[in-house]
Amino acid sequence: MQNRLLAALPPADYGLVGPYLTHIDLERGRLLYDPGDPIDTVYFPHDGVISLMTLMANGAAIESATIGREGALGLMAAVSARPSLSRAIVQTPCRAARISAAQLHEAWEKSPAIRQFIDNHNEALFGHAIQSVACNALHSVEARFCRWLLTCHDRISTNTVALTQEFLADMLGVQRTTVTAVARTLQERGHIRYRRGIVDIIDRAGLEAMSCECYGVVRRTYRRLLPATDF
Amino acid sequence: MQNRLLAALPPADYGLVGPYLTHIDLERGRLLYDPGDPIDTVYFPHDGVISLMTLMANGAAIESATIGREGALGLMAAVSARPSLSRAIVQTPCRAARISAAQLHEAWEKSPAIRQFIDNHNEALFGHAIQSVACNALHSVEARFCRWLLTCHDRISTNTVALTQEFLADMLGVQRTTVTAVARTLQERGHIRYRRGIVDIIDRAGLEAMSCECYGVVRRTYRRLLPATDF
DNA sequence: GATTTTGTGTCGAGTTCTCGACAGTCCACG
DNA sequence: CGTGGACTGTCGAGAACTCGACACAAAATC
Repeated sequence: MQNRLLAALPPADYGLVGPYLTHIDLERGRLLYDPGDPIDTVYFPHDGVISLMTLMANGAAIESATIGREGALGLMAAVSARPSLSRAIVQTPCRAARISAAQLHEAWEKSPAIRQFIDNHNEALFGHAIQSVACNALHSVEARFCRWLLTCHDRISTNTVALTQEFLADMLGVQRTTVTAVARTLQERGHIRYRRGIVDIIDRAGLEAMSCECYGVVRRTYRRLLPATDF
Repeated sequence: MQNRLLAALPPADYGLVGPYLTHIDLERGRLLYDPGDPIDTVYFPHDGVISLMTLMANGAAIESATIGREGALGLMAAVSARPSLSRAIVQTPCRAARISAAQLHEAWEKSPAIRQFIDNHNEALFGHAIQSVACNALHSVEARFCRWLLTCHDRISTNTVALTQEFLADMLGVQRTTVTAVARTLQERGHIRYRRGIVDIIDRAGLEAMSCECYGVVRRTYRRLLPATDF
């Protein structure tokens, strides 16, 4: 069990959800939710990254939060049924456990420990979002690019991220040409290496130095609220 | 009782909180919470606007969500005690009801209706935040300025907002000179009139036309999740 | 192996916003 | 009533990013 939320559950509480969990492999690009879709399934990633994206009328979709093994997708629906507010899309291939929202809701009713971690997770996700509000208003594309890479790197087990610049441009809400320019300077400085659809993270410390404070702020929020977080 | 959340409570549920509510007048600029402060009091505004602001290390503080009579400040703390993630500051003079977080937590334990509206409110606030993430990344200062005025106007009873351009520049995370330029074009077009520390809203429809879709998206989210919302 | 599709490199004009500076103006307070 | 402090107007250089265009290269498909 690598999902940190599930791993941290006391055995008695885990017993309320464990029997209903099924495992699934999620391929890159898979669409899990769109705005308005009923949240009927909750996903607990073991590795990999799922992105929450806010959709605009013109089709632009930009990332508002990130979910990995420290959390889960759709947890709000464990409290009460509701439609999704955002698009959820698989960023890097994911192994995950899933459970129906209805089943998880039953466990939520029975277990204070489960209520507690769901509440804490929602708070952490909110913290992530409000930090991104400020970040997008104040910080350069370069700093946000670095922040994004680090956030992703924390949640995967390799130093290689498979994504195109075009896709990353969408996530950050900027032009593709801007991403190309930033990627090149990062490569020239030896922090990353990239080729068609692949980014290798070479120098994490370098990226941290160039990223904005938001990376650290969000990480500390997760650590405080979800102590099992292992990054 | 003008706060929409409180007004919509069935009498039996209101009975759990009503006796513990005290009324307070909040003056403009009053600081209610800073990041890390324990949330010991929950505020239910009857009118006026309270802003949630994300603080950065360099002192910049930019708005991540807005609270008025449709909602409440500190509601997350009714579920379980926690520190504030953001700064909460009184934007326009407010009359409000307040209750201790501990007392509200007791009502939360007893009343499903209260749990429900708190949950819905937290979801709406999250929706507000993720929309702002996208808005700050994608939309012009002009559109965000209009969105901000409309959001504020919904929550006050007059057409006059007391705020300086300097302050608004902080809220939007831009330079004061940029705000001055935008304010002037809006005034030239006859949508607002302003003078030292005062903005009069003259033509709401004009502002709506110049604002981004985010205004409407957030408003619809509130209406859907908190049916008593009256704007 | 040839062809199509998809991703990247680059260029340049144009816009938006920053950042610092300074002058002018209103208001509160002594 | 006068002064100091806070708010607004304006300017200009420069940085960051947009937007469209096109050439090239790698991968996928046939």
